Formats: sequence, structure tokens, C-alpha cells
Amino acid sequence: MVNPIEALNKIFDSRIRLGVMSILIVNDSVSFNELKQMLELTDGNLASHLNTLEQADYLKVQKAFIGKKTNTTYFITDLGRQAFKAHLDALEKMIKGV
Amino acid sequence: MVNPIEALNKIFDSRIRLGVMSILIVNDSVSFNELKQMLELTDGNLASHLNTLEQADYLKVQKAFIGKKTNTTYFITDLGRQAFKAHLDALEKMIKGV
DNA sequence: AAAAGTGCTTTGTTTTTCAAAGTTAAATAA
DNA sequence: TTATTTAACTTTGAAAAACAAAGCACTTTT
Repeated sequence: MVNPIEALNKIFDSRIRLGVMSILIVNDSVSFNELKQMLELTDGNLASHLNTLEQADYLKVQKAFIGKKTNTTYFITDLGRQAFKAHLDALEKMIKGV
Repeated sequence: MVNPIEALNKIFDSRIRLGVMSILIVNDSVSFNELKQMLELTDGNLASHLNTLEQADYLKVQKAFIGKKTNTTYFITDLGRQAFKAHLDALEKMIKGV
């Protein structure tokens, strides 16, 4: 038998990063503040998890002004979408005992 | 919107513990050594993760002799099955954006 | 001018993860 | 009978990760 956990992505061990990806995969663009409110996190904690996902090229950032307010918006990348799906597939296979 | 990650079980953040549960949910009884081989872990690492799951009453242990050899076998508990399913449900809901 | 909001970074503590080595007890080989 | 091996841990310690809280730069609102 092949080790069932080796196909799981370590980056997605984190509940918070899973949450971010889940939000971004259906919403296609979400601001820092929206994420913060949805996930109920402190700024620093969110920023560091976003940074981990960014380092992995799973999401990209766009800084802009909306009206006069600064706004940081996050998008999932193709690689991120791919990695997330692969992780979910691996999870499903593992659970189903394939 | 309700925080999508709060229904996730922290115990299942760990890939290894997820793996153990996935194995036990379909196999109903697996020995320490089988788990060790399937998941490719060191003794200590496996023991500590099993301990975490035991503390949570997600699995129970049975020590016995099989022939003349000592054997430690792990079983999932009802609570464990329940918690695991609840976690998977929460994951699914989160991913589907419900 | 003061207060508040955005989006971080920094700092430092706590928690978690893990490998490696040590341990106990039984089994088997020499 | 002594030595080795196997099973299943426990202990130790190091490294990594998670997190809250505070600080900061900048802007906007009051």
C-alpha cells in the first residue's frame, strides 16, 4: 500500500489557510479586511498566513485605492487552484480508502 | 456570514492524525506496526499522534498477545467516527461555500 | 488637530511537530 | 544462558509554526 498521506499538501494542514483558499476559490477576489472579518483573525495572524500562501504562489495580491481608501485584494492563482484541488482529491482518495 | 473554519476540528489539522482516522474508519482495527508502515512514521511520532487521538477519545487501544507476540491494536470509537464525519462535513460545507 | 481605519511588520510567547535515543518486556537465536 | 531482536512506547531536545499584541506608516474622517 502507498502511504495515503503523502499526497496531502502540507500548506493546507492549516485550518486558516484552508479557509482562505475556500473563500478565494469561490469568490475570485477578496480584500484583506473581508478575510479578516470572515475568518475572525488578528491582522498579524492573517497577514502571516496570506504570506505563506503568497510565497507558494497560491495567491496574488493587488494593492489599489478604492475611492480614496487603500485596499489590498487577494486572488487565487491557477497554481493555487490546482494545488487546492489536488489536495482535496488526495483527501477524498484517502478517506475513501483508495 | 459565519466563520467557515470554526466548525473544523483542530485535532484534524494534522495530516498524520487525518491519516490514522482514515485508515481506522475503513479498517476497524489496525495494529501499531501496520500504522507505522502505512504512514511511514517513526515510533515516537506515531505514538504521540495516537496519544493525541486517544486523549480525545477518538480511538481506543487493545493490548494483547497474538500467538506469543505482543500486539497493540487501535480501534476508532463512536465519538471518533462522529468527530471525523463532522469534520469532513464541515470541510465540505466550507469548500462548497455553504 | 485628534481619532480612526488599512494593512502590515515586529516581537515574543506558547504550542506543535518530529527525530533520535533510551526503555521495558518478551521472544528467539546462538 | 547470554545476546539479539522486536514491539511499543517515553523522554529529550530542537526546530518550526501559530498566535496575540503592539507598533508603524499612511490616509481619511471628525
